[in-house]
Amino acid sequence: MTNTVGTIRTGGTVAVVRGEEELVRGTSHLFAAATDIACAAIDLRTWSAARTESGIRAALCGRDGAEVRLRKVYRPNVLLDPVSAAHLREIRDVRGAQIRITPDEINETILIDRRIAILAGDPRLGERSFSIVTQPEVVQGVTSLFDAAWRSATTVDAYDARIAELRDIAPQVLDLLGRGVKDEAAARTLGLGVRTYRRRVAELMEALGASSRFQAGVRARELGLV
Amino acid sequence: MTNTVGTIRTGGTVAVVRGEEELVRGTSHLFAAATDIACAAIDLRTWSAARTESGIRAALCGRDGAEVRLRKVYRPNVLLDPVSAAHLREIRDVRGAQIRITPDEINETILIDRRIAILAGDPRLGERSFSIVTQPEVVQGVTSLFDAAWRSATTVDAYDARIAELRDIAPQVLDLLGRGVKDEAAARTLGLGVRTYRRRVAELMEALGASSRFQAGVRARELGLV
DNA sequence: ACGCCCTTGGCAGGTTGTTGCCGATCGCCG
DNA sequence: CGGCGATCGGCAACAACCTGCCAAGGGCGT
Repeated sequence: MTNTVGTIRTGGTVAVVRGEEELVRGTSHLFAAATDIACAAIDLRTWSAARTESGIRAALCGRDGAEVRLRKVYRPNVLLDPVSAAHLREIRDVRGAQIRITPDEINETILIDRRIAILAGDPRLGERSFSIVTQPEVVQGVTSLFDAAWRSATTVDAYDARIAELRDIAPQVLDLLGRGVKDEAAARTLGLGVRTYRRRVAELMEALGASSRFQAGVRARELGLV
Repeated sequence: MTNTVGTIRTGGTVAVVRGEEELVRGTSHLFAAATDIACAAIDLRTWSAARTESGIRAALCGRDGAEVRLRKVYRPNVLLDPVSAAHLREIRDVRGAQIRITPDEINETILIDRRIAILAGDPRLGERSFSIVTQPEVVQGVTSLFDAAWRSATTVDAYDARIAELRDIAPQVLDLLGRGVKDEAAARTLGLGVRTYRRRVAELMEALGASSRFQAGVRARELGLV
């Protein structure tokens, strides 16, 4: 990894840090000065460490007032977890953040003032590596990709409305799936038609970004929904 | 729960504790004096707290020498995790514990000298409740059930041999499943026939005690195999 | 070489899951 | 009341998954 970065590096414009605490320590000053932050994330875990850090907290959430433009793109699954959904609403209402939802596979990405990009690598040894990029060409490219994703994403309100009723029965569906109950029996248990039960499962899988039930099981467990 | 226990209780022969630390604190003296311990467990997590506690550690693992009869029944999944498998071999070789594997659904159970039974309840709020039973009739019943499970279980060596080759490719299969790859493509990726790939998946599911792929996904994630 | 045992993978037939389609039903609003 | 939109659930076609069967090979001991 470091090697690859080494070959790409063209004058110290790419830095790599390991682990979230290190990232927070190294970038809090960047957030503190930012007026435009764009952020793509698959869940709310990434910044759990950051959020407890008061310095970056203010920056991430809108420093002192309003002049910070905050855009966040999440995967649908954040709306399945009541706690996450509530947190989303909070940062939207209190901080004025714009929040959208995308069904696309997105990497964890942060853009600061369209001048600095932070990309998350794969989690290794429990800690993820983060690449902090300042090279204009790269940041430009990442920014345009983010903007595209942003445009194609739907607002959280629209999405929230679509899965409002899903959230109610999701726990029961997940429980049945997790116990290996067949669709036939599960539908009867819930007093639904098999077709409707499968509809729920499909919606659930879409929300989890899963293309197979195995994958859905993994994701559900990752999110602590089972 | 407490209510139910209250109605069953017939003179203080059933005690309920919440959480593993409390259990360890309340029962270490029982283990210390035991000469016959039988234990059914689905993984090695339950006694992670206990194992760090020196008092109960000696008791669980054979106190000072040999006069303790130690029987343990596990689910097949312990053999999928190299670390767990190694630990199993260790307590077998060093402590002389008899270890068997059963494909049946078993509840976490501990029997001490055929006079005390400890049954694990369902995990709630992150902590499990444990019922400590001394009433002879109940302990007798639990003991006979355990003995039956013990007899029908296979020795760890026999089982280990059966899934030796499975363990080698399990990580790859789990990875492919976890990425939602279809059987067709997954088989090609591994250079296997579809039939053989599905055989692997079936063995994996059996080892995980799962009857559906969703359930397998959940279990695999629980065990940190994905 | 021969027989033996095991693994492999194609085939076939079954079950389970996935999805589009469409009529039935219900609540809502003009 | 009639229209409208949304959801529901049966049906059907299809895809994916599961499994018994069996022939084809690959070691391995004799």
